Amino acid sequence: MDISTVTEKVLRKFESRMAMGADDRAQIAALPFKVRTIDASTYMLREGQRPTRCTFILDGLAYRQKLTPNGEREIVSILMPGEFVDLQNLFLDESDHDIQALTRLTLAEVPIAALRLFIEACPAAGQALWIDALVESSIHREWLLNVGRRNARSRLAHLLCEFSVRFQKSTLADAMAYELPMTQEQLGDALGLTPVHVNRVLKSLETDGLIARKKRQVSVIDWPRLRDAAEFNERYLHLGQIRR
Amino acid sequence: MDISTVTEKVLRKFESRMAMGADDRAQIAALPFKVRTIDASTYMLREGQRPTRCTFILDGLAYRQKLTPNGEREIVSILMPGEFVDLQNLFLDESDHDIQALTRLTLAEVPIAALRLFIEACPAAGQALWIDALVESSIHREWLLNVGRRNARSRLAHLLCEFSVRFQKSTLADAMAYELPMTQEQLGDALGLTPVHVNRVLKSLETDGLIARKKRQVSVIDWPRLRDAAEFNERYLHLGQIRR
DNA sequence: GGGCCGACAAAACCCATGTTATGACATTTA
DNA sequence: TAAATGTCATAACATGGGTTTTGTCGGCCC
Repeated sequence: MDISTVTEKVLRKFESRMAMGADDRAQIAALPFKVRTIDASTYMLREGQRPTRCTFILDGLAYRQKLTPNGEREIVSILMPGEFVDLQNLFLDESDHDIQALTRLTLAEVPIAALRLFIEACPAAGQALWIDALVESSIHREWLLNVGRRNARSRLAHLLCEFSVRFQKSTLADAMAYELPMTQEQLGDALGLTPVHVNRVLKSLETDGLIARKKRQVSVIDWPRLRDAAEFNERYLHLGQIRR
Repeated sequence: MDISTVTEKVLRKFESRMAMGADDRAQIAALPFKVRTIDASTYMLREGQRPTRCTFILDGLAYRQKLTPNGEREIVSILMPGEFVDLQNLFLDESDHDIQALTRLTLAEVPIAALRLFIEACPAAGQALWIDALVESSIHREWLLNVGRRNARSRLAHLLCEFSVRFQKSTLADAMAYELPMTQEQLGDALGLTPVHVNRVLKSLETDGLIARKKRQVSVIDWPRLRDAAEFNERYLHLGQIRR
């Protein structure tokens, strides 16, 4: 992927949150991004580490996870193309979680120092990043509600709805039939369930005609019923959030 | 509470995250805070609303909650004195959750527009707020791990450990014996448990000698064992996080 | 081709936590 | 003072989801 494509994708990211002036655009183009590809399940960052670069996802999926001392895992975020994965590390010294590639991943990396200078010189871009950080926090809150108060069926349905909407926004893919590159174990770890139970619930959603599956391809068959089962309301994604 | 006390508390907040220059201090003193007191369980903000003011807690506790359509509640944050409660609303147009007073509350309010101008004029303060927002996100992640992957006993122990540490930081109170002004129902809603089960677990923590209770006063009797039961590691609170 | 491995599937069993109910206090309100 | 209300406590019972196990299938390596 050449550098002008990278610039364009990053620019589109910022413009989705804030109108950018000509000067802002020039500064974005001047950011020293380096493109890199990594394999699925590579660690991008580990808890306790102090990172030096900030990463933007060009292609593929990643996730944040936290581990308990005895090795249980909770996946706390899924990260999609067009997102910065470590705004945390812009201002926090030490990572409080791991970041791992879910699929093969194409990344654009920029030194943290450069990004910090950039947002100081370019407040509109700074605000765009603020918005992104706040939206991720909002997603965390919705996931807390999901894991804390919904049963397994609603939880899983909710995750599928969220993926549908976010995939659509992120890659402009067909929202009603998408490749879900997560194992049932990973789904369980994102939902606070065991893989065995994820299997049961997936099957039940399928026999009830809400979704269809072929390998890991998930298709939404009956969006209204899936949305109802999930109690899904996309407000928490703040999709229309753009400042002028 | 007079205005110089307010300024001092707000200043202390910022200085806990970033060194402030003389100019920064002057600008903080010039912020048009208005002090207000509200009763316990008053709503400060409701989901879907568009707020116009930003609120700083001078005294008392508040919480963020989300509701499912059929009325189940998850408490997703506890807010303590010395914290800004709605950084979200600095850059997001529409609230994705409710904020409610847990106790009687003394607040200092400032118009959002004023705060936005302030952080533009005063980047050090802006960074301090960034740090706060990122730390709250980190707490959300730890709560996700807690609710998703720990059993009821660890979960509750974890919450008690977190309160102990945060109370200590926020009000300089004795961390080992604090007033916990939450009902068992509220505790359950923060942990994804029913009040009946919270009662069972509290009792068991007490009979095992980890904590003592007198009314809602909680005392930590055996911090090492409570911490172990909770798998508590304060890294996620980023307590030492201060930039220069 | 054969062996290995990861993911999915499904059955049997069980327990941590939910549900429902009821009583005892303490606090507030009339 | 009485009534109403909120909170805590505790018991009996129910169940959603966990645990364990065993099997199948497809992909990959030698």
